[in-house]
Amino acid sequence: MFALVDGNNFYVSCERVFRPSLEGIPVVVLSNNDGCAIARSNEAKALGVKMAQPWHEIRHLEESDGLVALSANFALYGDMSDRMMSLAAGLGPTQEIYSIDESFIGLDGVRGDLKARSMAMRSRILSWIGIPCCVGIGPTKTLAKFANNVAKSAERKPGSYPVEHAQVCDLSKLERSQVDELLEATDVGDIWGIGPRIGKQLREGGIATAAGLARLDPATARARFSVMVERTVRELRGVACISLDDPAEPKQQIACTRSFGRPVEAYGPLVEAVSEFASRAAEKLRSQSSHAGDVLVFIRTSPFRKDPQYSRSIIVPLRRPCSDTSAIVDAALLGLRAIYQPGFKLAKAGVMLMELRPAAQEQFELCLEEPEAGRDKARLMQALDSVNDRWGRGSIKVGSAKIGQTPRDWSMKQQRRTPAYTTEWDDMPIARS
DNA sequence: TCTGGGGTCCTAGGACCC
DNA sequence: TCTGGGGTCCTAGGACCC
Repeated sequence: MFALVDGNNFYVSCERVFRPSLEGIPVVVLSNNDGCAIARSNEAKALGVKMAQPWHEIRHLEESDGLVALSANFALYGDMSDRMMSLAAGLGPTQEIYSIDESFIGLDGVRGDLKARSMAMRSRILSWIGIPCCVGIGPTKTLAKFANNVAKSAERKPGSYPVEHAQVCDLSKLERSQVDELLEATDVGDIWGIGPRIGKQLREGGIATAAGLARLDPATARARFSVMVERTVRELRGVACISLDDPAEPKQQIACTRSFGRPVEAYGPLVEAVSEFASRAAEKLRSQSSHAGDVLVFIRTSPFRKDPQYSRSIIVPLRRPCSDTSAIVDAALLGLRAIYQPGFKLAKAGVMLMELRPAAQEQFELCLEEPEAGRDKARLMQALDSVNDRWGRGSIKVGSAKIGQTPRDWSMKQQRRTPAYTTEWDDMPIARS
């Protein structure tokens, strides 16, 4: 049996803890550069604000309906999340933190009334931390997600589901026919794993509800869609196919990407941005004690504009897998140099680290080969991280001579460059568009 | 004018092997 | 005219999640 604990309108709820005056009024939290709404209070949802809706499309609600928009404060949300997760963990023996506001709890071996226990945990999170949350309980992760959706809807939209499921919905207590009724009342697209594409295809095929999906023959689901959909069908029928993830599992990719506040054309600001992204990514890499093998850099124009479009990415292999900021920044800038073309209004750039592996292996090899260099690098990076941890992100950065150069220098270099420039380095990056 | 920032997994098809 | 039948690995792209 699984429980899914999910903070309601999480970012908005975090803000309300520190600004209780926001209670009861429509609030949205905006993404980076205040681009679009990434969290909405119930009142904002009632106004019709959609997830990830651009701010310029909804800003008129500020005047007409008193909508309040806040810039995101991710450091705060991360901290609130940690506290919420540690309380949620008390519900059962195992926990998988699934996102900043959700965790699955394994309930195997938990005795007593699951619903009462969940209610108690819920009110503890509310009174100790100030975050309202909902709990769904079911025999599979997909059904626990579904139950959580029922719990939230029953509370927020009276009439959508029986009111006794509000806040905590425990499917383990229900007859199969009662579960079927709930599934019947649920759009197929609200099921975990069914996105817009497959949802549309299912509806075209006459399957509009979650109950319809549960009735689909698993073999047909696999043949017509994929093993993912087949797995979802089985999970809806109560057969657990997805287990709780090991919490210690390190990430397989680490990304740092941003949209720019305004279009960027010149090379200089790009160098600064990409250096920053690469440094941040390297920090994240070290925090999970991994090394990266490849660095991917991309730049692109805005697909929403009519301007000439440009989108390129490149993978630069590191000579030796590492987590060293200067090596990763250098690789990222090398890649940027290869894909940059003047004359485009770039809207976004990013750095991704790939081919991640545990750090221990390479460190050992490096220490054998170059004991001094290996130790010095590791110490330098440790110092960097601890200073930034204490004094705030970006307090110390790794310098790069290239950052100091003016855009003019760079445009001259661009002009001088011949098509054969890619042969300048031995680790030739692999380009793709 | 203004459109997020992360992640995961699966699949089809090509290259290559014997 | 007729042109094998497997297998593996890699990559790009698609679909999904919050």
